[in-house]
Amino acid sequence: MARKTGSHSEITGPRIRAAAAQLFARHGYAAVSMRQIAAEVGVQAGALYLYTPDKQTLLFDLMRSHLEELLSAWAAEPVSADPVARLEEFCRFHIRFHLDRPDAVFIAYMELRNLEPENFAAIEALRKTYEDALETILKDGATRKQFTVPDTKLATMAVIAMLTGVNTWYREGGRLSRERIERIYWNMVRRSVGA
Amino acid sequence: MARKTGSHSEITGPRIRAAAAQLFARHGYAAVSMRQIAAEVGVQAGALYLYTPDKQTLLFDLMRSHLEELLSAWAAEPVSADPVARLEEFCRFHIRFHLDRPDAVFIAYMELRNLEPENFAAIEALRKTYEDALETILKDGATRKQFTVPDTKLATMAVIAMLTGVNTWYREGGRLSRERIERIYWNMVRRSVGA
DNA sequence: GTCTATATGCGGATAGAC
DNA sequence: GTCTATCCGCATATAGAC
Repeated sequence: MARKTGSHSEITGPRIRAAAAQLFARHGYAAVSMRQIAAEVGVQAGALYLYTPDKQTLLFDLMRSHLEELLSAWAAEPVSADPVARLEEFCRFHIRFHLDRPDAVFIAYMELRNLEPENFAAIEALRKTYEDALETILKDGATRKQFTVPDTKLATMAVIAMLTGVNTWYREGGRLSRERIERIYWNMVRRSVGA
Repeated sequence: MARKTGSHSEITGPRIRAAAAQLFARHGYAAVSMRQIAAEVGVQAGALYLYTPDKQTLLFDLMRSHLEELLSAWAAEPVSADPVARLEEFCRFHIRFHLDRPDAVFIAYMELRNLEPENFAAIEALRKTYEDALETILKDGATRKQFTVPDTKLATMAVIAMLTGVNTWYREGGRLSRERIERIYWNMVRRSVGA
């Protein structure tokens, strides 16, 4: 298919998103300029506006697609009926998914302040949907007397904070394999909810 | 003691730090201008430079004093010999101290990226000192067979992440009292390390 | 689809008056 | 100790050539 010289719409869009994700994660949204993103991609700043209406939308789209991917990946996981097995699936899935996308996780977590109110509400709704997935597991286990959790909401927040915390210290090729990390964290979570 | 009109050095310094802390926590260091901080205090932007050499030092001083206060407050806590009691002290202290200073905690956590390398190293050293305090407790308990922790470093990071996570959802006057929150979290931590 | 050029405004920081 | 005025650079975003 014939195409004019210098025409790369199918590839430039994703490259802009990738460059923005990397730079936002490394230096923070507010500290990164459109010029820096453009330089990383190898185009001029003005060209970015063919792919995003503004910088804010670029951030929002990164966060939204990350959370939507998170939700659909979790929906695609196998489903155990037993709450203990289900909780193990959640823990291992969460660690695995988050370690694979450190930049996106960092942004979705640190840049909430820089979202305009409407965008913030949309992102928070997606995050809440994910938290609800865990809370449902904990409630189910509590009902069946397999977990001991005096407050499922608190336990949900505690478990997610613990698991997401892996991203703050994990380094590729470090002392521990992912499988070992998953196992250790799963054991801590399991005991913390009294399973 | 006589003093010239418009001279308020003893009060303006702390007010600048307070305004900066609030604004940095709310909008992020990079998104806040010196003019905004000055406006919040009620002075002109140039006057800030009587109290700080530059914006970076203002951020660094906020983070350093927060962590130094954290370390000295922990050093001033009573010391139990039993690792289980000691761990409970740590958990309750951590939650209490952090809930009392949400802005400082947020900044110390989110603005690491915006520190120049030298400043970053200094802050990381302080943070590591605090983490070591917890790790020492866990090692001690593991040695005495009171805890079951396959990896004390991992357990340290997991516990701190879980406890610090309280700051992300706690709101003054919310559903649960601090005492209840402390108790629930302490119980989760206790079980997570097999005590 | 990308570039160059530019409009317009805000950023950190400093000089010198009071 | 604070203010006003200003230097100078970089920010986002747009217009129009190629």
